[in-house]
Amino acid sequence: MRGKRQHRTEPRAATVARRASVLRAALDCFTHSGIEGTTIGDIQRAARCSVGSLYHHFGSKEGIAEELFIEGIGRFNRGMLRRLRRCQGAEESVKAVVRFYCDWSTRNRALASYLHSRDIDFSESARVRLKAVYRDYITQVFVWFGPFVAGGEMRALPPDAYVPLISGPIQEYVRRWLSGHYERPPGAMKELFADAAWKAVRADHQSSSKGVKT
Amino acid sequence: MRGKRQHRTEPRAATVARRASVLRAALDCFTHSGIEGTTIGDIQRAARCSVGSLYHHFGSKEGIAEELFIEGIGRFNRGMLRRLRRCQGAEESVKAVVRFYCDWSTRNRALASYLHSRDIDFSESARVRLKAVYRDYITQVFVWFGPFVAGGEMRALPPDAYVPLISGPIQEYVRRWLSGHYERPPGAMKELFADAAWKAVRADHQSSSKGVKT
DNA sequence: TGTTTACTAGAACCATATTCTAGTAGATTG
DNA sequence: CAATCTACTAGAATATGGTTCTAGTAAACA
Repeated sequence: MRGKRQHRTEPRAATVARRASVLRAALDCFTHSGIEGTTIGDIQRAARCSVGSLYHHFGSKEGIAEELFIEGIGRFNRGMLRRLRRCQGAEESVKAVVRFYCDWSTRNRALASYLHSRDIDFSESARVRLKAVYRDYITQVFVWFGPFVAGGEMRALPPDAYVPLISGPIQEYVRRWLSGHYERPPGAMKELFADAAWKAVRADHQSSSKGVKT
Repeated sequence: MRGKRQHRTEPRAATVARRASVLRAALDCFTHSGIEGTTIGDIQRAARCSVGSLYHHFGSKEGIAEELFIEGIGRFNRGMLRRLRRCQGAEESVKAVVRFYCDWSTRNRALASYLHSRDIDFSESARVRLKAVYRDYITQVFVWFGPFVAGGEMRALPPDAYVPLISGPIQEYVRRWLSGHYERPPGAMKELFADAAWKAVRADHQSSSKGVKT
């Protein structure tokens, strides 16, 4: 009775559950043995489903990996935007980006690690989807930050410079922490990187105009 | 009966040539079709050698990937240290790190792309080797920068903070450029990121020492 | 009720990573 | 020099595991 529109029909409850359970299982396996290291059989066993089911839903092993990746990015992006929209001024917003990155990666360690592990090596179609997801996200982010730049609170820079300047350092720290090079959890460095981020993009007017915030 | 040096013998010229040609071929293939996408046959054909030869030298496909990765990192590290040692003061050194990262990645685009693509997903032994390589490198780097911190030209920070602060942004920019998200080649942003890096780690000797804000 | 279709199952299939056996050629030794 | 040793090469044989195929089941719908 719901959308009887042409082919467009809601997926069954069982379907979304199965897809989710496969992705969960896949993440476990990938985390444990890497993508190449896990076999379809491993995922099958962990998700308690058949080969046919896997291929029906995802088409291939790479399809599973891509879906997991894209969905993970989506989750991260939505969380970031939610957090951002609760912020007040430019400084708070910039610092929130760093803090959220840090918190999210710590809370979703396995997924964060997976998202860091690759970016390349996907099919063309996945590449395209990913790019679209990123473009949507970055557009929203720029809508949020635009006024701060226009209002002179933040430096005016080439658009592509902001993300690297603000989240480059925390991202690099988290990456190294996740792959075991650094001991200290990123939470310990959060404020340091948040301050650095703000320092990198704030407009510096030598004639100090206080810096009052609400 | 024993050789002059037990097992330690110089590899033949033909051997090093063969290894090099395999790695070159593998990089081509990986760049073109990704690691999973290239078969042993592809590499074999590109390097004009037999399966046996491949397995004799590298043990497995993953062995080839690891070797390429580790050797690539080594090349980068040696280049960076060479560049660093031609610098004079703290500011020049910090900026040189950013500039070298940018230049090297642009000059060795395929290899840089490969080095960005993964870090995880290797065998335990490769992980260990990689860590050792990194530790040696970072030790040298700290030997170089130590005096600048001691001399008060650079901020004193937790050791693990320097790399992310200095090279995080350029690295992130290059990564996105390599995977096609950004159009402008990193050279265009080099000085911007170099300045930012210096701003992030220089000791600020102004009156900002009295907490300006909350 | 019957029909349709989203989904599941697992055996069969096949591409390909890896192993195995049999070498060759350049160095080393007597 | 001959004998031998060892690093290296070759390609057929094997094993693993990703993918396809056929035959279903059960929920939605008429």
